[in-house]
Order: sequence, then structure tokens, then C-alpha cells
Amino acid sequence: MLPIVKQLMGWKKGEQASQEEKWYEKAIKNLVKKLKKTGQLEELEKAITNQSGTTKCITIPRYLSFWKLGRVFISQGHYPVLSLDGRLQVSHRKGLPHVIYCRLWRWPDLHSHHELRAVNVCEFAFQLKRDEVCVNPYHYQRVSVSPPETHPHVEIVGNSILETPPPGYISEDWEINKHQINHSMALNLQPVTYCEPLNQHVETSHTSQPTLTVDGFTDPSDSE
Amino acid sequence: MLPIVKQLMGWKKGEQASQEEKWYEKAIKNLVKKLKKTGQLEELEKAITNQSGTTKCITIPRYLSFWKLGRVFISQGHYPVLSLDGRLQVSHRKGLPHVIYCRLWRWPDLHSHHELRAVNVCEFAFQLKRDEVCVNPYHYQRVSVSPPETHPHVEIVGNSILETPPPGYISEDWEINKHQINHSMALNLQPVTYCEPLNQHVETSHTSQPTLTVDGFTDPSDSE
DNA sequence: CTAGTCTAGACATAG
DNA sequence: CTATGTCTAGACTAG
Ligand SMILES: [Zn+2]
Ligand SMILES: [Zn+2]
Repeated sequence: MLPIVKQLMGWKKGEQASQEEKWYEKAIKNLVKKLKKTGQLEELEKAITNQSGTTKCITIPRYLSFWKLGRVFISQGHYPVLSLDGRLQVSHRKGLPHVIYCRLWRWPDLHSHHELRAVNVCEFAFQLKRDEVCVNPYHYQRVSVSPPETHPHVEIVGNSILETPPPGYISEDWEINKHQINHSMALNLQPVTYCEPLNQHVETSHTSQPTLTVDGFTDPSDSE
Repeated sequence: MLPIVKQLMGWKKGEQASQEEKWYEKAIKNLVKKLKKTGQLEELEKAITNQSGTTKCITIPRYLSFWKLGRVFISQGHYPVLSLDGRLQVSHRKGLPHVIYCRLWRWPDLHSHHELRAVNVCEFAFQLKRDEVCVNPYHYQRVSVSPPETHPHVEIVGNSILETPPPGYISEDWEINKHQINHSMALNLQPVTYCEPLNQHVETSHTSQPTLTVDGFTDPSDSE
């Protein structure tokens, strides 16, 4: 096992025993692997060992990278179903990444993401719904659950998916689609494009372009 | 548990006991679920209960449906890595689907897919590498392993991916890309399009189109 | 919404 | 190279 994992494990808050310990070790291993790729491991070590909020954002991808270019999805059912809830899975358990790592290094009794609020300097806070999520435990504050306060952060409305449709794809229909997506998804923006061909069963080849539908609405310009 | 699963389980070959039994039950459940969607369940019941090779092909998708339209892939490493080996996973075990169901209903001691050859009438034999795979156990014959014979089947060279690039996407570059794909993948056609932007690191938004590279070759027309 | 299960695809690694 | 096993995001499902 990597010494850095051992070291970071030493800063874990809460009881030192049980099955939990093993699971958190895997959670750290998972994180370390990702941060190594992006060269952010040193910043994590700095944040944890100094317990310092003056560290930079430490981010992991919110979802698989190919979603960033927009994914064409053929619905298998009657309507497109979307998950992409941002949960991380470690071993057989799922949870929101910032919650997992805040629980690990700061508040073992943390109940849910509602108890977390990002500090102002955090550019990739979970709530911002950007392509990357900050998991720096010192970029979050614990707050009491009940009152629906106004957020210090402004929601980033345009994300990279809505800003950059797949090049050349959809083209002039994009504006319509975007509105339909924004309408149907309301405030719960999901960075995915659904394009559901009418014809979805076993077909090995066809030359005509499938009719595009987004979120159940058929694009009226199918006679193009 | 569904009666049809129970019924099909009754036709299982081999020992009636042990852990295997439970796993094969799950394998049947998995298959039944898929065939219900496509209306092929009756044909399976007919094939199994009559032990008849005169039944039609019974197919399941080889891979997730969104691959059929071509997937844009952002490599996380230095080059694209491709799996898509066609294996089915049931519970925690993986195997080739036609092998699994042939073992279940015909030859419990079947060693590998090398021992299987599709009958001539089978249009979706595993070896054809089409989008759907036939899992009708009576569409396969068991053969001895050693001699490298000529196949009765001709490989289908064009598959739906190579025939239908993502509409509007890549367009005039497609011919070039297709050749590069065919060249690089030789006879081991894989129905996937790789498009690797030069710029792959954490980027939240950019307006310029990424330069396309396929299989390591940079598209020279990036100054468009 | 929250919380769980299942598995294809990604990855790792042995032969 | 093929074969085989592990891990998990996304798909699905149920309360
Ligand atoms: Zn941050
Ligand atoms: Zn067949």
C-alpha cells in the first residue's frame, strides 16, 4: 500500500477501528489515484496535514469525461431516464464525494450534503454543478440544517455542455433543444443531451438521419 | 420469481446442485428481462422446450445502445484504450453470452467459445461481430478445438458504426478516419469511433472546437 | 429526493 | 496477443 495513503489515513477523524476503517482506506486510495493523474496530490497532502483552508481547490471529475462533449442516447424504455447524480462509489457503497471526504477528515458525524456549505473561494463547490467537484474538506463549512438561507454562491447557469454542443451536431436545432432542456429540467440542470431516434430496435444500418427528440418532445423540423 | 424462469431452469443440463444453480438462475433472469423488451421470449421458450435448431435467432445487444451512433471518447491516458469485448456479466462473473447459454442448456462441460461454431442459418452469430448477438443455443454446434478450418461464415466487414458516422459529425474527415480506423484495427474491427481532442485536461468551457485525432494521428485541418 | 442493486465498460494483469 | 478478474459510473428501481 502507498505510503501517502497511510499518511492521509493518519489524519482520519473518528474511531480507529472496525470495518469503516477499511472502507475509508479504499476511499483514500480512490482519491489518490485520481489526484495523481491530475497532479493535485501535493495540494491534498498540504490541505490535510496543515488543516488549511487557504489551499487550492482539489477536484475530481463529476462524471465520465465523454459526457463533456454531449452524449447521444438511445432510450431503451419509453422515455429517457437520467441518473448522473454525482455520487461516488467506493467498494460497494455510494455517496457524494465531498460528503465522503469531509466525513473522513473533518466531521465523522456529518449527516448529509445539506450540512455542508462551500467557502467563497471554492470555485468547484459541489453546489456549483460544474464538470469538476472540489473535494478539499477545508473548502466546506458545516452548517445547521433547517433554515433555507440565500446562498452566497451564484449558480453557474451555463455549463460546458450547454455552451458547447457537439461540433456540427444538431446545429440549428440546438437553440430549440436547449430551451426544451432548460424548460424540462428546470433548475435541476443536467449536463446531457438526449437525442432519441424514433427507430430504436435492432437495425444494422440506415442512411437517413434519425428524428431528434429531446425529453419527449418531437422536433417538428423532421422533414428537413 | 417468474414462472418462465423456473420453466427454463428445468431444461438446464448438468448437475442440479450447488452455487452454480443460483448463478444460472440469475443468468436466465437476465436473459428473460432482455428478451421481454424485444418480444423474443416466446422464441426462446420454443427453442429450449423443443430443443429445436429450426427456431429463429434470439438476440441480445452486444454493447450499450449508444455506441451504435458512434461515441466520442476523451482519452484519459496517452492513447485510447478499448474493451468492448462482448462479455456479459451476471452476478459477479463475466463470460461470453453464447457460451454461457450453450453451457446452460446444452453442454455443461463446454470449455470456451473456440468449441462453438454457428449454424449457417444463424444471422447474428457471435463471430459475425454484429450489433446483436444470437444466444439461441441451438444455433451453435460444438466442434473440436484444434484445426484452423475455413469458416463457413463470411465476416461482415461493414458494421453499422463504420457505415453511419454520427450525423453531421466529422463529415468530410470521415473517409480519412475510416481508413485510419480500418488500418489500425486491422481485422479486429471494433465498432467505435475514437476522437481524441489534443486538449484533454480540466477545462470548464472553451469555444473553439477541439482538434480531432483518431488513433494517434492528428488531423492536419485544425486551422479551420 | 434518498438509497440501494446490477452490470458494461475501463482497467489491470497474468499467460 | 488473448483470457480473466476487479472496480465503479451510470442505469435502473423502489420507498
Ligand atoms: Zn474548492
Ligand atoms: Zn442465430
